[in-house]
Amino acid sequence: MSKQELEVPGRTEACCPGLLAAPLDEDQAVELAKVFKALGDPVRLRLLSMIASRAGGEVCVCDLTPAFDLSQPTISHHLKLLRQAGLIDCERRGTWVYYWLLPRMTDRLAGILARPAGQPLTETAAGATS
Amino acid sequence: MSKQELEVPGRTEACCPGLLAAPLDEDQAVELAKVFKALGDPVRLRLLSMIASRAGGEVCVCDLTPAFDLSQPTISHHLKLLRQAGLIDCERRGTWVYYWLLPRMTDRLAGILARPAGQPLTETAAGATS
DNA sequence: TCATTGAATTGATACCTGTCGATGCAAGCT
DNA sequence: AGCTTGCATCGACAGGTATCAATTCAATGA
Repeated sequence: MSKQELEVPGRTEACCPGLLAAPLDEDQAVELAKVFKALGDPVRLRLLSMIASRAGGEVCVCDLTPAFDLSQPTISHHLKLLRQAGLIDCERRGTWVYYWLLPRMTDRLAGILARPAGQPLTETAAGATS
Repeated sequence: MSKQELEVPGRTEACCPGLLAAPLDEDQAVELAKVFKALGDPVRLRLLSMIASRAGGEVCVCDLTPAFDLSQPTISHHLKLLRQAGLIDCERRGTWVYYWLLPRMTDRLAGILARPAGQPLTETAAGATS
């Protein structure tokens, strides 16, 4: 089950001086948007957070599902989207399925959003008003 | 126009040990999801990237619109969503409207996605198999 | 005052997405 | 084998979203 036959946003290495340094081209934008879209839901954010902050590094689905007021198929659906985004992976062990974080992807996003060192934007129009 | 009468995900300071350190509570998740959702579209990612990477710190809408095969109202709509997410702000100067990045929000996201220092996840099940 | 230009808003429409109940499938147990 | 439990998939449906043409609004200029 940890084999992802679905789309994986790969190309993790080749990437990018960061969103904030140079304009993204179309393909990069499409690929990145898939990952951010996966993070664009409160349930998925909480799922990811529960998985990532887990001491042992992995969580059983049976521990995730009861934490929400949602049906089991809905949770399963959200986990699938996180998996397709390359943010988590899973494995079946006996009756249970365990999920864990793929820190490579969160690292990549953090890097993309980080400011390229000294960039003294002052949070207002950058001095062109005068 | 730089007054945002719309929802701003505020509470920028108080926040968070990061997604990966402790489970997010419902409210934090809802708030964060709005921002990530705004990033979950290729057009908006490219817009943000074009704005953020601009030398002078700001871009005229008239420079953004022709860069896409989309109508002017559509670009305007995407810019509005980025603004509501707290990622950019704008100001009208004469006939034109200029947009710039609010680095506070991207900084915050980068911090939230960053790994809390030494967390030796090995990108596979964290050693619970033995 | 009226026309022009840049940008936002409105209304309509096709598509995508989150959710559920029902079902299917895999693994363990009797 | 047959039953039970845990999780994924399917089909359906309501609400959300991206897009456009048409319109409106703001600022400038004739």
